[in-house]
Amino acid sequence: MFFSRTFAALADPNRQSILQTLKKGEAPVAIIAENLQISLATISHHLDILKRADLVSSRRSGRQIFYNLNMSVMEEISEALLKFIGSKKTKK
Amino acid sequence: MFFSRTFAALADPNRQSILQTLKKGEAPVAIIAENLQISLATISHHLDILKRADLVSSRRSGRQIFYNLNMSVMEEISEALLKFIGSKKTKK
DNA sequence: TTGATAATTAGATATATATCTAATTATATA
DNA sequence: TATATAATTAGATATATATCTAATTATCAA
Repeated sequence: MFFSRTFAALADPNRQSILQTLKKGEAPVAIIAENLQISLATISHHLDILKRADLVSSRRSGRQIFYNLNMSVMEEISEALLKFIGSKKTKK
Repeated sequence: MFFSRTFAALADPNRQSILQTLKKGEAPVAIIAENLQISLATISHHLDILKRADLVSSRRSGRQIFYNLNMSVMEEISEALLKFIGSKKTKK
C-alpha cells in the first residue's frame, strides 16, 4: 500500500548504514563498503533495493558508480506519518 | 539499528490496513478483521508484530481484546527522518 | 459446570529476503 | 588488444516472514 517498499528498505540495518554513509555526500561503492562487513555483491543488492525504493540515485563516472541520497521520499514519509497522526480521532 | 522493527512493521499492507482501522478509535479484533481477507490467526500474528513495534497497545474487556493506536513511535520516526534529512550536508 | 464466543498459540508450509561465491559487464589503461 | 579495476548479475542457500488449519486459553452465560 503506502510506501511499503520504502518502509521495507528502511528496515534493514545494513541499508540504514548505507544511508548514513551517503548523508556525508555521494560515494562510490568502495566507500560505502568500508562501513559494512558484507560482500560487494550483497551491497549491490542493497543498493538496488534502496534505488527501487527511491531512497538513492546513482551516476556512473568512469569505472565507479556514485550513489546519492534522495531525500524527497523521506520527506514524503515524514509528512504522511504526521498527517496520519494528525487525522486520528482523539477521544474526549 | 534505528526503528528497524517499526519500519518492518509498517512495511506490510495488511498491517497498514489495521493501523488505518485503528485511526478511527480502538477496536476489537472482529472489527479489525472486517477490512482484511486473512484468517484470525494471521491477524493475531500481525497485531503481535505491531505491538512489539510499539505501534499499538491492547486491553481486554470481557471476551474481547481492544487494540489501540500508539502515535508516539510514529512521531519519533517522523522526527528522526526530518532530523536525518536536515543533517545532510547539502552540496554547494 | 457445560457450551459458546473471542482471541491467541502451535505447528506446518510456501514465499521472500539476505547472504555468499563465481561469472559477467563496463570502463580505463598499458 | 589484453589486463586490471569497479561494480552488477546469476545461481545457490539459509533464515525470516506471511499464511493456513487445528488446538488452546480466557471469559461469559445458561
